[in-house]
This record gives sequence, structure tokens and C-alpha cells, in this order.
Amino acid sequence: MKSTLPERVKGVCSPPSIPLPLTRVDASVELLKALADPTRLQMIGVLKRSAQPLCICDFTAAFELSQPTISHHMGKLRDAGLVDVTKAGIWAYYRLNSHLDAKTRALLEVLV
Amino acid sequence: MKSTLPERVKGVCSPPSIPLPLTRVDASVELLKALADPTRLQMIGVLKRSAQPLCICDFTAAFELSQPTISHHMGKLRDAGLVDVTKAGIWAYYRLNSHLDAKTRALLEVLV
DNA sequence: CGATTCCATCGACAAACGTCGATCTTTTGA
DNA sequence: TCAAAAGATCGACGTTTGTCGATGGAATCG
Repeated sequence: MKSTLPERVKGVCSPPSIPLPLTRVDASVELLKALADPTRLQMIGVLKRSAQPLCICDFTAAFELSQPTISHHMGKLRDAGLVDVTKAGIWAYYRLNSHLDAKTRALLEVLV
Repeated sequence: MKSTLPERVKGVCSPPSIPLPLTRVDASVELLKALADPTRLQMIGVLKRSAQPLCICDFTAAFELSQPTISHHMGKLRDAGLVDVTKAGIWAYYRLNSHLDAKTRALLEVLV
């Protein structure tokens, strides 16, 4: 079953209208970039499954990466609004942001 | 309403188990990277809404980017398995891959 | 054949990114 | 008061990415 292709004339292009609002595209891209890294995606997966907020030193022990790198990745997730942090003493506890909008929640539901 | 934080002892970290299979993480990251660009996300949005396959020259006219750059982005979407191409004469017609798995379809449903 | 059109590929370049060691701040506790 | 621990930030480094102009290949048409 083969659908017919649209007819064309040489030298004539009809640009399609861009359907997505620019602000929405930018927001989505920012979110996608925050998630498009193996370490960060794993972090989100761990946090999504955890009933308790998790100390960042636990992530440092779990991944074979240096402490600054773990901190860097968690900072990216923080900047993207995906996680919240609570400091207590010398520890920093992270958890999934509980106020994520519906689209973001749906995305995480699919991904992790 | 404040949930209590887990108790901790200095110098003792308990790494959480990594919940996501490595192959799944890699596949997801590849998909996310393919989508994490404004131009490519717009392209997917256009293709998702189009009943007809679209000629790449139409995209070249729609975006303020050079022809090689448009081709480069479409190639990335092709490598990620998101779009299919049909060549006819001098034209290359692109459409959304009709055999996307359920997770990917769900992702696109949320995003574009 | 020769010119034209579409499109992919190549090479180059700047910007962004992931990673690390070193350093600094804050908090704890002896 | 001082040492140790957690974690953020800084500076540097190599890699990846987005972009372009130039080139090459295939199809079309006079």
C-alpha cells in the first residue's frame, strides 16, 4: 500500500507553517536537554522511585563519577526545575519537584 | 507540612540501586538528544501534523537556516529512527516513521 | 551533451558540554 | 579553636554539536 506523493514543480517550494509557539519549543528543548544525559536520566529515575529525599553523597557513591561532576549534573536538574533541594547540616537532600506541570510529569512517566 | 529527612551518619553513604537498565537509558538518551534542538523539534511537529510526506526543500524555505544545516538536522532525525524518507526524482520526501514504538509515540504526543 | 535543481556529504570553525582536580564555604564535633 | 566532611564553584581540558560555504552526485530537461 503506497500513498501517492504530492505533486511538485521545480523551483517552487511551499514552506509549511510552523505549528509550535516559540516559547513552548524553547521550554521543551530546555527540558529535553536536561534529560538527555545518561547520568541525569538515571538520577531522575532514582528520585522518582524514592519515597525519601536522597542525599547527594549517595549519588556520588552510586555513579563512577567525581563529586564535582555529580554536583554539576544535579545543578542542571535543579536549573531545569526538575528537582528540589533541602539543606540540612552538611547534607543536601534532593527530591523530584512535586509541582511539575502535567506535560513534564507525562514525559517522566514515559521515560523513567 | 514538612516531611522528615532521613537520618544520616557522617562518612556513611548508601548508594541507591540504579533502577534503569543501561540499554534502556542509552536508547532514551539517544531519542532525547535527537529531539533536544529547536529546529528538529519543530520539524517533528510539522511532520506529525502533515497528512502528506513533505519535501525537504519546503523545510529549507521555512527555517532561516542553510540547506546543509536543514539536511543535517533531518539526517539526525533519520538516524534516530524518527522519520522515514522516500526519494522521488530530485526530491526527498520525509514523514514521521509510522512504526514508532509506544513509548516514543507517547513522548511525541506530549511534546509536539 | 550541458545546464539546472535538489540534496547529501565534507571540512572548518565557534560554542556548548561532560569531566576532572583544586579550591572555597559551611557545618559539625572533638 | 581547629580538623574533618559535604557540597558548590572555578579553571582547564578534550569532545560533541550546530552552523556555514564548498563540493559532489543523481535526476531532469532543453
